[in-house]
Amino acid sequence: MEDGASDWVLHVDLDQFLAAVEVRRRPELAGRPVIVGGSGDPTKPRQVVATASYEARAFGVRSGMPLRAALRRCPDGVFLPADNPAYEAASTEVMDTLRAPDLAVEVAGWDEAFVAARTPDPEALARRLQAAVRDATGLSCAVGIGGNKLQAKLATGLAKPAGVARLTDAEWEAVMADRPVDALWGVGPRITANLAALGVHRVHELADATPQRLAERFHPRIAVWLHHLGQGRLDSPVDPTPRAPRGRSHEQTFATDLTDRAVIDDHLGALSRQVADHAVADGTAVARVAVKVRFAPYFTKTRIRKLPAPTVDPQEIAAVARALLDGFEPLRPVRLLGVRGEYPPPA
DNA sequence: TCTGGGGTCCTAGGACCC
DNA sequence: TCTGGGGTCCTAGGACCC
Repeated sequence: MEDGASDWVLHVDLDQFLAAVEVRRRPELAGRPVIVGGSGDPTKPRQVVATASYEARAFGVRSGMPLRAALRRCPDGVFLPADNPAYEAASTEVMDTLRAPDLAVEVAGWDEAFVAARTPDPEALARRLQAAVRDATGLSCAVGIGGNKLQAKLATGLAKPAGVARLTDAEWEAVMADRPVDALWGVGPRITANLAALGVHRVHELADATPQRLAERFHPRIAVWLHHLGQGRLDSPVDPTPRAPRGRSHEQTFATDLTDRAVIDDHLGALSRQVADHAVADGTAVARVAVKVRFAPYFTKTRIRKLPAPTVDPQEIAAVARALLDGFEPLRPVRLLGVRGEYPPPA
């Protein structure tokens, strides 16, 4: 380009988002270890940490940790229940702030977004976005800069908290080569285990593995994707198209397992009502109903059924949910129940 | 440390029709 | 006639992410 501008992807990631929203509305919590998750009562079992503030992380509290473990590590922590509507509203504030005529913004979750931009100085743009978010919402974020979404996303990890970092083809090898493969976005425990079986543990080993070799353990398409991932390549473009939800689910883990079918049916009724309400709020209807059951000790099954016609009637959704549950007879003790409503595919 | 809740996307296999 | 091939719909579940 004559003007020296190039195409960049920026990844904006809000710092300790849930905890930050809680501190914003209760400033007296600033500087204290704040732990968000579950009902907010850390003495109850079967609940985990959703987000911990940096002060709480200093005590070893991590996302996904049981609340009881967090309480042991951080007895003076402030434990708060998750307030999803508040986080959703705060997220909308942030995303609206990021959107500008010359930027394509893809919302990637409550607390993160990808931004595509053509600019000669992506660091300056990153600082500008950070300032805009801070001025408009009081929240701080880290920004990663890359040549694609993968690079930008991983750069954010280097930028936290509140910083800016760049990871492009030029830096990829120096930064990523020796890191374990699960540092890559999209590589979880199963893929890591399958790669280990091929003797591939580090990113540079993945980059050097041919798709043919990877196809010994993976679907050919996955093999190609992994091969590219190791080299820092990802084709997926930033897509600013607003995404309509595919469905809504509600689930609940019980402090003690349920065995009484009548009690189970009551819970399915309540979950079905929430799903129906959500469909109405989304301006659509439920076309398929899924039931998720986690049996004791920890074994999960899902069943789904298409309805004769889409509905928002909670009774009808509940009736199908109960019928689906019948398919699991004889019923073992139930640890979790979930109901999901899937919306009709876009026309 | 006994393991939440809410999502997305993808694949495989059976049923069914021509 | 016991056997084929293609296409589509539907369900189960894998895998990952925040």
